[in-house]
Amino acid sequence: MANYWLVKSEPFKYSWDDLVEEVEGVWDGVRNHTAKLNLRAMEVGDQSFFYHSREGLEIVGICEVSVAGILDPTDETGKWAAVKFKPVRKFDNPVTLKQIKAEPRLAECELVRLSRLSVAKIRPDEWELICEMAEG
DNA sequence: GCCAACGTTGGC
DNA sequence: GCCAACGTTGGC
Repeated sequence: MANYWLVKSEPFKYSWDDLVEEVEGVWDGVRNHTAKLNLRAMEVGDQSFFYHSREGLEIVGICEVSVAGILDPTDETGKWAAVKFKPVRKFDNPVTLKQIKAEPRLAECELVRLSRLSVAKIRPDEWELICEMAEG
C-alpha cells in the first residue's frame, strides 16, 4: 500500500539541488517521534513532496523512496529511522505555503496543522490537488 | 528578531 | 504522574 509524504529540509542545509546532485540522498537527522513513525511507514516506491523550510517556503518537487527502513547513520543509539530518496521531478511552478494556506481543501493537511512536523503524511486527494497546483 | 507550537526535562 | 521551565522548530 503506497503512501504519499512530505519531507521538509532547510535549503541552506540540504536543498533539492543537493539531492539531485547526489542522485540518491539519505534522509537522516530526524529526532522527532511522530516523524520517525512516518519514516518507518515509508515503503520503496512511495512518493514524497520535497519542501523547503525556513527559506523558500515552497514545495519544489517530488522524490521517491529508493531504500526504506534503514537506521539513521548519524545516530549512535540505533533508535532513529531513516530512508533514502531519489529525485523524481522538479515542479515548474513550486507550490508555496501561502498557496497551500489559501486553499480551503488543504486546511487539514499536516503541513498546515502540524507546522513543526518535518516528515508528514499527505492524503491522496491532497497529493492530487498539490500536483495540479504545480502544473500552474 | 519575535513568538507560537510542540517536545523534553526535571522537581515535586 | 503532573506540570512548570526550558529548548527547538519554523512561520512571519
